[in-house]
Amino acid sequence: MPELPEAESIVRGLRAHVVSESIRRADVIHRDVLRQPLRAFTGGLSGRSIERVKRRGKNVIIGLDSGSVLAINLGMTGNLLLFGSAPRGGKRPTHPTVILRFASGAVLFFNDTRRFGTAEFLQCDAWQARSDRMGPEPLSEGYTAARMVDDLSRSRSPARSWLLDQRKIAGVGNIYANEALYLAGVHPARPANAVTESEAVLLHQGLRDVLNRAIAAGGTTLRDYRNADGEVGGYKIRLRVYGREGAPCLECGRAIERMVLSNRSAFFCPVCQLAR
DNA sequence: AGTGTATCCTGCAGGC
DNA sequence: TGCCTGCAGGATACAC
Repeated sequence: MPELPEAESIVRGLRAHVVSESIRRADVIHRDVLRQPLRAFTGGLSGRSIERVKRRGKNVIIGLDSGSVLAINLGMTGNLLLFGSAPRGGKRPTHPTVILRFASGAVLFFNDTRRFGTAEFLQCDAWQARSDRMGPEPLSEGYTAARMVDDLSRSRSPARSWLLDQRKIAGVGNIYANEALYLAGVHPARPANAVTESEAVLLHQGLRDVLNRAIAAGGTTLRDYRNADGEVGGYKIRLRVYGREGAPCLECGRAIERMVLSNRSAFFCPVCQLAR
């Protein structure tokens, strides 16, 4: 599933092509991705034109001329695929859930195999309220190491769980959470408030580095992520711990271990990442 | 406050 | 080849 870098790559690709497009109609293939009645969704979108495309955390936000937005959470397997005209045959996305048809003839597919993603038409204040409940953007200017130190000190959650909590920090998913903890030398189960200040500085830097590098390369494709043009992510750096259980740590050679925290895998080097 | 569990879905890899 | 199990980039509700 897409995390922040993948959502950012999608946003950049879309922005170049759909701003000022007018939505002729919205077709909903699978209603279970909606969080509101069908007509509130389709009625809100039809006839609107797109003024901007933004990202907030892992969400793609399509700003409309009415001041309202189409908010898309990509879930585990969601992506947005844009075509200049209706695709036929083998080019047609395999798991369309919502299809936006533009006045120009271009077509945008919200494709989502597992349908854990969501699509929502929201008035601007409703979206704002939602956004306000999310934590800071890790790549924003204002997100300093000092802010991260302070926020970490307020929680006893394991550091990996803390990083995944969108209310604490926005856009971090399981891949980059694990990678950043490795770079900081912090064990995933370490309580957030037991992360030292110097470690938090490394975590802040490591997180921003790994996110920036992934964005620069157009995202990471593990299984099914594609950008708006249907291309795989080019993030070629070897993941250092994620998915590497049993493989040697690139620093010390010890086998990478896997543990489960809050029902999700965490990967770490038992030597390089200190539990306390 | 924080955790484990279950749930929503489909697909794929690996073991037999 | 087929069947079965476990696992997957997310998020939420629940009981404890």
